[in-house]
Amino acid sequence: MTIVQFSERIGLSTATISRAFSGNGRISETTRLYVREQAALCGYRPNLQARNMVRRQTETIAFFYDAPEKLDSDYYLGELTCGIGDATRERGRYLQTFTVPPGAAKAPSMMVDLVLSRSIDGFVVNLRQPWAEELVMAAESQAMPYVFIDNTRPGDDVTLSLMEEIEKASSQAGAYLVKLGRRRPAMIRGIHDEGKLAGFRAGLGPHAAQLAVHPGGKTFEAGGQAAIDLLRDYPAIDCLFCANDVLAIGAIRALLDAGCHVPEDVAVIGCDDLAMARYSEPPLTTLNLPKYNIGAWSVRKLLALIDKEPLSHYPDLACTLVVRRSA
Amino acid sequence: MTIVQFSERIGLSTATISRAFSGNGRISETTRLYVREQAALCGYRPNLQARNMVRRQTETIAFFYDAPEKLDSDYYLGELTCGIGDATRERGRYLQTFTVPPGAAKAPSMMVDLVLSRSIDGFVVNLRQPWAEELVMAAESQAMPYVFIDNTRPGDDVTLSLMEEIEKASSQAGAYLVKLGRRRPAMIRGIHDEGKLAGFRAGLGPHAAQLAVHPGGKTFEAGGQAAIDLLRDYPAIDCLFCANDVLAIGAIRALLDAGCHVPEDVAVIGCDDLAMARYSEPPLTTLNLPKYNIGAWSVRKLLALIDKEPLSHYPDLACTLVVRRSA
DNA sequence: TTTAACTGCGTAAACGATTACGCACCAGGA
DNA sequence: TCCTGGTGCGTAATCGTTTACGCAGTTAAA
Repeated sequence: MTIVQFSERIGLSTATISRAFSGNGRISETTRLYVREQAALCGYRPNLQARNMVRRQTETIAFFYDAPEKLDSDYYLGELTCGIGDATRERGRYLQTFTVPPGAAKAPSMMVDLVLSRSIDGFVVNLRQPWAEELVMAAESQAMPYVFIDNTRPGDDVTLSLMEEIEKASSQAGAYLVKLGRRRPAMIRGIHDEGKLAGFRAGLGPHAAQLAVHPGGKTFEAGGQAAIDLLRDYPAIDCLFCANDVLAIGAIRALLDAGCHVPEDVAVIGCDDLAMARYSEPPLTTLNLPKYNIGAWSVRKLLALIDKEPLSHYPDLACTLVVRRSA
Repeated sequence: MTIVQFSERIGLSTATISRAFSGNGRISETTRLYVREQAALCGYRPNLQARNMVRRQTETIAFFYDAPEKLDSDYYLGELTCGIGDATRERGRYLQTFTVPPGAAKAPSMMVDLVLSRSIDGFVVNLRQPWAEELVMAAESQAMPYVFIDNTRPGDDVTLSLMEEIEKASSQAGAYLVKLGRRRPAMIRGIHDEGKLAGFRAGLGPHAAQLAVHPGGKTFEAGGQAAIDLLRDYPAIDCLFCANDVLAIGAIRALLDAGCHVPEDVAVIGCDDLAMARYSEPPLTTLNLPKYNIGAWSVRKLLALIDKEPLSHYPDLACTLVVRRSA
């Protein structure tokens, strides 16, 4: 049933019907109610495609992110996408999700088409990576808003950042380990984790000089391997800060297998506070990141840009150290 | 730049340009190449909205699922959505995702609008739940294809089912425990897990008579609570089959806390084979479910329906028992 | 040479909504 | 009575494509 058919059926013009649904233009309350009632009866609904086309907006936003390299390793994303999905739905928008294949240097052209043809009103990108620059150019050319979730640079108009928060929390982690009497610190880094490193160093204070840093990743295996390497190169380490929980749990396993007690011989602190952190053995002391809120606020920030309104509240993104048994 | 502007600029009709991009209609190879080259030069791209509107299709599919009740408990979904995202991208389609709030009885009206206004070409639903029936009706009214991922009913045109596979694997789990000499079996059920129960019973053979069944859910907490209840009501149990890994890991923790050794006192088998199953303590013996493939095949099945083509291969969805240390 | 079939392209009518503009009507003040 | 301003609604143009149809030109067979 199109608007023309429906208009003929109830004897009103298409303009009136359109007005009854869109809320724009002048229409009497009685007619509006009548139209909506009849529409419910006849089963008429405005076609979103047609509406989008003339309005030049789609009520749809997109979320772009790297597909996890190892299938089931990126638990972080689960909670993040929950926040994104909920916030989007709550505000009455639709959500497209699009992943770029692991290791891709350029954004898939479908992604670019999406913004170039204005099939979305804006987008959120998980980390500011090389492939995203192409999207930024496309977005600028269309005057399309976008926001990045990123922890390595300070927050601004287009980036929702936890840099400060993470740095602060990482510093707490360092200070906590020092307070515990640990003097030989090590760290397994992730990819975008300059802030964690800097904060951790700061928290360690003078003991930062002893810090052994090893590159990691996002998989249990990477964590395990890094722990083994560290143990070999720096046998004296007595505590370990990992850039994420998956890394930490992988490391703990490797440590235990190597006959190293956790936390007696080496205390381990993770970052993220995934649900499984409570159920690792020993339960993981870690930095709680507000993953759900990060997702939710990123879309709120985007929608504020789209609707040209200010953010109603300031994002609540505090990160805290939660102490369990691994440190 | 619209098709009209572009057509004037290069001195050809809009029809020709359209044909150069769509591949439909008669056009000489030379002109086609010329048009595309000029388009690249001028930066012209067909507007997807307008194209969708007249074509009555959107190259977009949707994935509908329950948002996890406890935020970070539903790890299963991560890998599933990876499979869905990859398969969608590989076939050149766009993906909308939409969650229904936990516990909702009816589908959000935005969801229904999406299918009623044909903003998508088809959709995949994660489990056949009450709220999905409304979508089915809407889809039927639009002759829109859809597929359910569901383990409780046999596979058919619209449902990708693991029922048989899961039943078989669950039966292996039962048989394996019996072979281990366990005689007092217990099970923590999930929500949609009739098949697991039936299969497990079958595998237990005569010992199924002793089976104690307790309802669970999808959270660590639910698993822990169920284990405590079981231990109280049936102190003699010596093995435990859990409907998913999260439940199992929660149960193991509770068992250990209650002074019960795993697997010596009670052997535990999970289901899903999440990455963390390898890193629980003890590492979890579990049923490996091809989560990624389930996702990928559900969209392949949907696209086959949309494109009215047969499935190229038969889905590979075998479930296997992977033995680690918890049983 | 005539005819038929085919090829390549253009004209114009869709697709299903929104909205600028204009018209008719009514109320209130001069 | 006339004018002004506001209200409610309809007409028709518009958004950016696709595609049915038609026309001119070419080729091949009769």
